[in-house]
Amino acid sequence: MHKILIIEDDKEIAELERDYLEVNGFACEIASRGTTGLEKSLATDYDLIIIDVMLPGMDGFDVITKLRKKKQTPVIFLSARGNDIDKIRGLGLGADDYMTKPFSPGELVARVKAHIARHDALTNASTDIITAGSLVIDKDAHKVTVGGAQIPLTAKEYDLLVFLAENPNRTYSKETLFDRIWGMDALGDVSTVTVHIQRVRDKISIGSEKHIETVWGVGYRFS
Amino acid sequence: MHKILIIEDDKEIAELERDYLEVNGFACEIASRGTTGLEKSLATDYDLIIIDVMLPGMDGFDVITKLRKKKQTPVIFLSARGNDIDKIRGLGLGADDYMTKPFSPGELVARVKAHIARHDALTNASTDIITAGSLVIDKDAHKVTVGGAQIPLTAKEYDLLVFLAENPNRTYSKETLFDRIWGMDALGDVSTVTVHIQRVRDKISIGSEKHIETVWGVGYRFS
DNA sequence: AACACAATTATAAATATTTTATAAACAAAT
DNA sequence: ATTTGTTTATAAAATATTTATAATTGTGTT
Repeated sequence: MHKILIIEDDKEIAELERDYLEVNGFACEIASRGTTGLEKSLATDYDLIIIDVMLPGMDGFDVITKLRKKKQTPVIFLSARGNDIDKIRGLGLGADDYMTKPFSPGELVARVKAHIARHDALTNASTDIITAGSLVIDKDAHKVTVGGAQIPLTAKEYDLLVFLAENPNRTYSKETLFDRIWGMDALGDVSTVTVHIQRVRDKISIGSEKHIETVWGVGYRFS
Repeated sequence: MHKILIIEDDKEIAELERDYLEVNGFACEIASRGTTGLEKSLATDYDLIIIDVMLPGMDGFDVITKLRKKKQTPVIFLSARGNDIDKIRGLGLGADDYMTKPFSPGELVARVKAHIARHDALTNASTDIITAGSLVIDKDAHKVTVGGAQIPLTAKEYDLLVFLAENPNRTYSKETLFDRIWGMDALGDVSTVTVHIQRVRDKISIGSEKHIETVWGVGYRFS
C-alpha cells in the first residue's frame, strides 16, 4: 500500500482528507506544523505528500523548498487563493500538482491516485507516460487510467485519445482527426469521429475534469 | 512432505482448508487463537503458514509482526475485507500472498503449491525465477509450474511465455512477438502467434488467474 | 432582450466489419 | 512414429460505422 503524508494545520480538513484517502486504500499520516511535516517527510519515504500553503511557523513554500533539496517525493499543493498557485508555479518550487480550496474530496483522491499510477508506471520500466490531471496514459502498457482505475478503451478510442493528448491545446477539425487516426486514404464519414470522441469522453470523464473540449464549428481540443 | 500451519478461529473454515490441503498431500495443523498460532509457528519449522486477520486476542497483524522478528516462513494472509489487504501491504508486514474471503479452496491450494514450488526452486540454488500468482517459471531448470504442478510446455510455448513474463505490463503486437520469438527473418503467418498464445493460456490457466491479456486490435500483454 | 431558424454536435441504437478464439487438419522435425 | 509447429476454416466476440433522433449553439430578426 502507498503511504501519504498530509501537512495541514486545520485538524478538520486534515482528518477529512485522511478518511477519504484511507477508504481508498492509502495509509496516511498527519503533520500539523511545517517543521514536523518536513522532519517526517525527510525521515520516511512517502509515496506522496499533500501540503497546505498556510501553515504556522514554517509555511508550505519553505517546506517544499527544503524538501526538494533532499528528495523528489511527489507533492500536491493546497491553497485557498489562486494567487498562491501562481506563486508556486512561478518560483518553480517543484510541486507536481495544485488544488485550490474548497475542493471535493473525490477530486483529491482522483489526483492522488493519478500520481501514484503514474509513479507506478514509471517504476515499472515504462517510460512513455502522458499525464493530464487524474488521467494517466501508459503507452508501453497501452493502458489508460483515470484516478487510478483502469479504463478499457478500444484501439481506435485509444489512438484518438493519445493523438489529442500528445498535442494538447491545439484544435483539430474532424476531417484532420479522421485523416490522422484513420489514415489519409481511409474513406468514411466524419461522424465516425464525433461518435468516437463521445465514447472517449464517456469513458474518461470523472468529476469536473473535461479533457476534450468542443470548439464549435471547428473541431476538438485537448487541454 | 510439507507442513502447513492454519491460524484460524472459525473451526469450519479451518477444517475445510485442512481437508483440501491434506487431500493434496500437505500435513496440516490448526491453531484457533493468535497466541497459540504464534507459539506453534516459532516452535516448529513450517513450510507455510495461513493466517486469518480476524482472530480473538492477538490478531493476524500482531502474529505476523512478531513472527517476522524471528522467522521468514512464507505466509498467506486471509481477510474478509479488501481494506485489510491494503493495510498489510502498507505496513510492510512481509506477507507473501493475500486472499480475500470468500475464496475457492482450489485457489488456496494452487497458491500454497505455488509458494512451495517457488521455495523449493530457490533452495535448490536456482536463482532465475519468475513468479506471478500461482505461476512459477524456473528458468534455470527450464521448468514451469502452476499451483505446484509442473506444466509441460513445448520450446516455442516456453519461449513465448518467458518473453511475456519477463516484460510484464507491456503490450506486444503479434508481429513483434513473431519477430522476437521466431526471429526477425522467420517467415510465416502471425496466426501462428495466436495459436501459441492460445495453447499457453490453455496450459497455464488455473482458477481465475488470467496472465495473458488480449489487447483488442493491438496485441497481448502479460500482467 | 426574446424569438425563431439553421447549423452543428451529442446521444443512442442498429447494422456491418474486423479481430480473435478455437478446433482440427496438415506439415515438419526429431 | 510421435511430438511439435504451422496453416486453414469456422465460430464467437469485440469493435467500427452508419443512421436516426435529440439537444445545443450560433445568428439574424424583430
